[in-house]
Amino acid sequence: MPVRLKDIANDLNLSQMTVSRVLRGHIDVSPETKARVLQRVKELNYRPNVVARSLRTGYTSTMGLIVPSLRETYASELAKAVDKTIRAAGYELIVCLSEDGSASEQRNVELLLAHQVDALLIVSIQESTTFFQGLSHKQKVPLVFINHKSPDSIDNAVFVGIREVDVGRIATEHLISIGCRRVAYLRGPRTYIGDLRYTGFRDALRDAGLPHRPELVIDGLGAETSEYRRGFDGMLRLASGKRRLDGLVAYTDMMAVGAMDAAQSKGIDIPKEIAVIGSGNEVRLCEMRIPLSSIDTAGYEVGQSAGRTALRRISGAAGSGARNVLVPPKLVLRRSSTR
Amino acid sequence: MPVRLKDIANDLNLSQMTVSRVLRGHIDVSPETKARVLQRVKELNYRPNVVARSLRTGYTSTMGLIVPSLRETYASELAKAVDKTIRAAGYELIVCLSEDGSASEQRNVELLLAHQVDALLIVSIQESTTFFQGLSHKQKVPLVFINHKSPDSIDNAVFVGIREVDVGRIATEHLISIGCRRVAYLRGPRTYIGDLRYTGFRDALRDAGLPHRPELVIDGLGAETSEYRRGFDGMLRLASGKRRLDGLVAYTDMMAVGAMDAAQSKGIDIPKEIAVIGSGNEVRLCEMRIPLSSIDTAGYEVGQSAGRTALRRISGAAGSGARNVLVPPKLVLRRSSTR
DNA sequence: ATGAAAGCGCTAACAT
DNA sequence: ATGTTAGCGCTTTCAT
Repeated sequence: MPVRLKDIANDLNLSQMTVSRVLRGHIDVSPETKARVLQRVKELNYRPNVVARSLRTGYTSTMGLIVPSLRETYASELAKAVDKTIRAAGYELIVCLSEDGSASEQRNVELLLAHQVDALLIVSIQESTTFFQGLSHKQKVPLVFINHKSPDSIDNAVFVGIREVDVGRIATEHLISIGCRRVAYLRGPRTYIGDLRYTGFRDALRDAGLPHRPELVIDGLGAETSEYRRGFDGMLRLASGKRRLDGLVAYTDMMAVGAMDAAQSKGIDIPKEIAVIGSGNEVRLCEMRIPLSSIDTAGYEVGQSAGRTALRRISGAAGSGARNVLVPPKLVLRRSSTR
Repeated sequence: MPVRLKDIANDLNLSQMTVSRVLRGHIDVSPETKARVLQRVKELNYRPNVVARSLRTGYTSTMGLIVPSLRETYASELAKAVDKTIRAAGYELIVCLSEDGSASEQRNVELLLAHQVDALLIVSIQESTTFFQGLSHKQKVPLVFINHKSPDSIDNAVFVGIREVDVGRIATEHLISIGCRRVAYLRGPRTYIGDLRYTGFRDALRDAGLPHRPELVIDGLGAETSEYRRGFDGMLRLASGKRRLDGLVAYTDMMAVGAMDAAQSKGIDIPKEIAVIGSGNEVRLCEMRIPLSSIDTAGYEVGQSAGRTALRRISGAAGSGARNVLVPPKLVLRRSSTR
């Protein structure tokens, strides 16, 4: 039987209200009673029942975060950042995984709403947004979409993400800036994000007045093999035949590592003959063998922004803050692209 | 304003009770009323307020999981497994991170208890267990300690973990079984777990009648460098001088990868001259370059057991099930130890 | 098969 | 500075 407010009040011949006031740091309490209460609280190891509090106040001081997975460094950094940010403001985070696809995501949304979370942050994998539009009818809970643009028609929704186009662009511009003229690209999956980054790659070439050479873009390496393998085989294909290249942008760090291994096996010098850059800045991978330059996709910063945005939405008036927050990716230089 | 039970009841000229009964699948309701209720529930998109329900019933259908971090594959597999397991039984999981050390862990415990979780699962980083002993006085919430033995004095606590000694033992026995006679060991940190695995290594040597050669145990490679670097340098030290070795057990996969790279740089053939095995079975790492044999530390299975144990403790009588569940590690063979 | 009343532990609003 | 009353949305208990 846990200790209740009433127990403390009875013990001290006070009303529940006085005890409640002490616990919430109200001013209107005499120092002596305050001290008495705090002591008894400590003695009995009292913990307020937040369920009861929530029912009464209508606020749970809890937010929900839904992510497809936590396996990737990116996702776990993001979750950590959201957690830290909102916790500093007295909120807690419930993390839900939607690994089993969009049905699982929808169930999690329902669940978190049933739990009366004060805000909902979602790294969505939904193709369509109709599900969320349906929600907004009755619910006024702030919705923060992460890395996946939110439907404009939902007026309590905001979007926080990274400037995906810049991921491809900055990587490519960097290679060009160190003298690369024939930059190859190991393309990722044909997703919304994958396509944006590829656009950035092409934009950078165009802006530098360089031609876009389709033969230097490796695509369709089956997702059935590992990323390492795809990077390895991609580089082999690039290095074979007569398609010369002097720079390589890889969609992920693991693909870049695979590509560098393949280059090494062919006796190609990195960075002298081919400069390489990945994305994700997964430190453990980037610090192996030839240290790998990479585009940091700023998981922590995105999480921080998302957390702050949610806090703002909860407290502030409806229109507080921007509806779209875009965090810039960061270039991290290491040996693989140093000349 | 969210829809309440009362709204549905009023709409249909029923009492709240009837509606409540329908929603909880009670039998004593006529098919017609049931249908009417369900339809209205759907129309209004009603979601039961679990906060109110919890306050009334005393159960939240929620468990808390505290982990130091989710960056490692192991931890995220574990969390996923716990989540899946308990969710199938109608429970939800609140994941808390204790990255900032044991103070942060303790805050999380308080927090989750304040949230009235029905069970608490902890991958603890506490040195001492006095904190938890203090808890058990008033709290009867089931406590499941993961990978860190629980104090016997806490009677609502159970322990679920992996047989750490066997991690070192199985790896070593495997190398011996393929003919290695001079097995080296890249030792991990001097922690509880690190020491248990080292014990397994020595046990295996002893049982096979092989001498324990201290010069083949690499230790004290500063944690200030990356794991890759430590593995790399460790192998260089082993390969230099006259300490011959024909097998290597590494504390982590990343150390093994570093060691294999160092071996390659010295022209040493793996697995022919030196067979290598890691631990953790981090697939992304194990499938790079020379595929790495590894001891799978069964994060998913441990999580599953932990979840099941928690469920059993919640429903069953106090004494249900074993107080200690030990999951065996699994040997995963790949090329690095195939002869 | 359905309903009325009471109460879970807490706090907002209004006394005193 | 402290106390009283009422009620958050639901379910348990006891009617009918």
